Amino acid sequence: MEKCKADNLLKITNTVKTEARETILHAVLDSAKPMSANELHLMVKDRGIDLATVYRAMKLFTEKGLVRPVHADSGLTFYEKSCEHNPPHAHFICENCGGIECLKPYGFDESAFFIKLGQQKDVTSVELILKGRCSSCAS
Amino acid sequence: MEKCKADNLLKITNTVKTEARETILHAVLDSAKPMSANELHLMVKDRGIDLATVYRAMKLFTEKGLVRPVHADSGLTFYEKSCEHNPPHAHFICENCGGIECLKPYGFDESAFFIKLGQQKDVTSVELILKGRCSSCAS
DNA sequence: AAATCATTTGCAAAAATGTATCATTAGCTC
DNA sequence: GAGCTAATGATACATTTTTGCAAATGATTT
Repeated sequence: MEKCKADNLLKITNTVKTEARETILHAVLDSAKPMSANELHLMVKDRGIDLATVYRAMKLFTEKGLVRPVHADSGLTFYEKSCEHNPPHAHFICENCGGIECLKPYGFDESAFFIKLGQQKDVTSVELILKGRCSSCAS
Repeated sequence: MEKCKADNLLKITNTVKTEARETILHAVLDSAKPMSANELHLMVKDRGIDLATVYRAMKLFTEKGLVRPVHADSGLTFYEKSCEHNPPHAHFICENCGGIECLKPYGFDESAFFIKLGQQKDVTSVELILKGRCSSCAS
């Protein structure tokens, strides 16, 4: 648990620690659902952090394996924490409001499925996205 | 087979038939791999068809179920024909060149998998995208 | 066929998202 | 703390997609 603190993650991934990166990573770690660059920016701009810095941090964190990008239909990219407590999984994106949710395994062994696909030669990542209408928009 | 002609598809989906739509749909049907709006435009612009019209056609055809959009990391959207001869399947996108390939089933029953996911309540479509390095870029 | 009327199209401008540039600042090493 | 490298904010830019609008097209009625 302690290992998943922003401070520590930057250290163990050999990433130069700056105030902006620590703040941004903290925002990602705290969020229960994937966040867009814009949403993250809203959470940190009161500390003088620019949107460009958020994008740069997402790019860096993705390379370091600290976050995973999730690409929505809309062209928007969401980012979620990537760690032992948050392994790859499917996502649900609402066609109506654009909202994103993480899906829990359902029926079959999803985790094994992701691992199996990922083990194919030349495959570096797998994205499984379901679309439809979220519970809020359905009513 | 005859049923998959552009002319017929527009008729059976109750879509107003225009020269532009017929030309664009033809281009999609003829292509073996998913095409971007830009790629499609390159194929039809010598007939005076605008890029905006390609986008409008893709939106319409998607609603009518004639094409399926595939969303790449890059933010680019590709479109492929959607019919009985081309059911949902996984895609591979090269991180290096951005090229896209359709994947054939491998090992497990992919088709059943897509159907199962799609049958969940409120799910209208499923996208499975694998990323890595294509054979051309690997060498 | 000609007239009518909604739909579609081309064109151009604008959104939306993400990237590059560059002067300035912050973080690290000595 | 001086000095160097890397990161940041601000801005401009690039790319993909959408929108507004006048003109053209397609369907329908006469």
